[in-house]
Amino acid sequence: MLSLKKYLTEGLLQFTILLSLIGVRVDVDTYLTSQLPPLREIILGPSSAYTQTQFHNLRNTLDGYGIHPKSIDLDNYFTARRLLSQVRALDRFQVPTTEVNAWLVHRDPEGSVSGSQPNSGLALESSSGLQDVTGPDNGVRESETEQGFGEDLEDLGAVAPPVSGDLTKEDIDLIDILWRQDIDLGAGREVFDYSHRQKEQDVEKELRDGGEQDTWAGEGAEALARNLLVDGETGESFPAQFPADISSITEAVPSESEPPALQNNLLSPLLTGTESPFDLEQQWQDLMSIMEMQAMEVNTSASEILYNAPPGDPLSTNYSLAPNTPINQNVSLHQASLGGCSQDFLLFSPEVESLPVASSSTLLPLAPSNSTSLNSTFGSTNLTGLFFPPQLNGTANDTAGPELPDPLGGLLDEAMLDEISLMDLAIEEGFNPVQASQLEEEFDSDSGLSLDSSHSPSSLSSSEGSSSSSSSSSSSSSSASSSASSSFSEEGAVGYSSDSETLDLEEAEGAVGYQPEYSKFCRMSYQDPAQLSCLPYLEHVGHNHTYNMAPSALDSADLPPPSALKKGSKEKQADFLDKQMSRDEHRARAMKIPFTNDKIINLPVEEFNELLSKYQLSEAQLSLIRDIRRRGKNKMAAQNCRKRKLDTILNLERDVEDLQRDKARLLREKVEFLRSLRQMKQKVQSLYQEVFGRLRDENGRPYSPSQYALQYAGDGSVLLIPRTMADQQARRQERKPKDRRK
DNA sequence: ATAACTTGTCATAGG
DNA sequence: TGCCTATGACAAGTT
Repeated sequence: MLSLKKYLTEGLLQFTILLSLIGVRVDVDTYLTSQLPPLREIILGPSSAYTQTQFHNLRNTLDGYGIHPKSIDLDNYFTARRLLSQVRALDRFQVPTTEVNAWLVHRDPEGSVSGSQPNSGLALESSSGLQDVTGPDNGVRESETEQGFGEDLEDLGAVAPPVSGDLTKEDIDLIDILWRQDIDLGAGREVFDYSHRQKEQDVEKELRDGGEQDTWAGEGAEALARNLLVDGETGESFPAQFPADISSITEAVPSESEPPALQNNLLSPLLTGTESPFDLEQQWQDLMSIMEMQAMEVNTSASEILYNAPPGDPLSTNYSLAPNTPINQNVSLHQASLGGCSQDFLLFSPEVESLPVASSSTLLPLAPSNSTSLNSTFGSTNLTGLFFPPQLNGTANDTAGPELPDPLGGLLDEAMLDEISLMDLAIEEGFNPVQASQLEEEFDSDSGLSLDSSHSPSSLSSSEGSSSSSSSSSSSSSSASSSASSSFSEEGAVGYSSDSETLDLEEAEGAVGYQPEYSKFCRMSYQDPAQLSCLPYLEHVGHNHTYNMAPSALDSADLPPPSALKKGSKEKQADFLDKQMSRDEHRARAMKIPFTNDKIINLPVEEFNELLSKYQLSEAQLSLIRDIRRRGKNKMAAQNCRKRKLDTILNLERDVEDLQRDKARLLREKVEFLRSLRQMKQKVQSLYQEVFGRLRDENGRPYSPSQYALQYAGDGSVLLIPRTMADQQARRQERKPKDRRK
């Protein structure tokens, strides 16, 4: 009894370890109290113990490379080591450690790894996986595995079945014993049932995949939302709230800009769109570029906060309070331009230094070295309007003073709003092609044929419908007829003797699917009567009048009796042909029409009439022949019509995909342009401030930004003019585009 | 049993 | 005018 107990205890320990390795959570606290911290870690550890990698770490440790300083209990250490060596010594119960690693390494979000992967092919991955995890970034790994705790558990469980398949009778008995002892293994008996587990596995994997994607989308959207809604000035987050002067915003940006409220809806497409696997990379790039832009804005906004911190810098504060800096994106944008000043200035400082600084006149002609480029870029514009000139000295009223419209700002505002709306589109269009491609795949896979040679996703040449259809017809006709003829020749050689061949032929026919004119060419060639001559079998059909019998008899000839199988191949062929014959062919045979339906249908009118004149045919026969011809032609016409329709749809689908690709590309380009435009604006602004700040009047005092402004002249020179003049000119320029619109 | 899909056929319009 | 083709609509068969 004692020995049995010892056996059971040790067996229990072994089995527990094994279960833990397999991935079954085992509650051994009651059995292993105060024992084996490492083992306990293996079994119950938060996460890492369930990864084979951690097991290797442990094993390495136990193998003498080092003992954890905290577990200096040698007794426990040797016990654990003994147990582990016992585990390793279990030949028939070899835990495929390589598999465990492979699961960890290959844990791809698609869940494409099946639970029944063979053991053999995974050795390489295992080593790499080990290196991976034993690398310096163990902490990250651990957190990863911690996240995927349950998944790993399940994955390990998925690996287990091959092991459990190797269970010997003793092992199974042990399992039964354990079960009878009502030991809480933390797992149902199903864990030993491979098929059951695999079913669970599949379901859970699907769930998990969906969940992971949702999580990702949620996090991404959350991050985006944070970026979007962080106030650049205060750092507050104010979801779905906008500056109070929102009406002025919409007035200031009336054209194609989206209403600010759209911002709320901005994120929803992200959530839905990312679920689709289509062109994930491209979509991801789009998303990343957009997120990158937003991150930039937030960063620059943050730097702007610092920049604005000194109260003696009314320049920027005034700037940030400009009334037509619309929604928060725009605020951050403007601020960002200020924040980047210092850096940009370094690039431009030589030029600024070289600027002649006049000091004695109110009208100061300046000739910056890059004035031409600036001029060409922005035209003859009022620089004051560009930058809402600062009101220096802190005496100026922040809100007082007429603010001039910001030509670049307007462009930028509009562009930024566009960009926001385009983000929507980018995500959205990342979704539609998914459906399209999925549809395409379905077409390809379900039909089991290459319906259209140009249909394959790889060949994107969107040829014209007619040409593509014709080319596809020719290509598929050749392939179909070749395969069919091969099967026929086979049949001729071996003889038609089994149902399997019938099935083969039917499958071949089904495989041609959308082009039955090819599959059933034995009854009717497709617009090419010459094909008939290539198929002696057809001639045989056409002229073998010994098969003429009543249609009812033909129809009733279903499965031949067993004795019939032993009859000659001719009769079997006849039966097969009867099944394959169309109604019109049956009718023709019944009416003893002396030529094939193919000839009736496909011969040109002249030859057809000639053919009719050769035979003495009754009125009924002639009528039937004309009907057959009409129906046959119409049948082909209908098939062509359907095929054409399908081609049209597919071509349209392809066109839509192409357009969506183009659209996404243009969107990316636009984002790039916006980015460079913003950088240019920053540089111009820094230049403006630098130049303006260096100007001195006749008394050597700086000019007040509230009273003076720099302005471009038409000839490329820059003038210092009183602000009132600048305002008037700005208003004039503001009216011009409105007049044009009228 | 039923829905969805395929295929053949008819009627009709237009070249 | 007759022939041919295209196509919508319908029905029967098939999946």
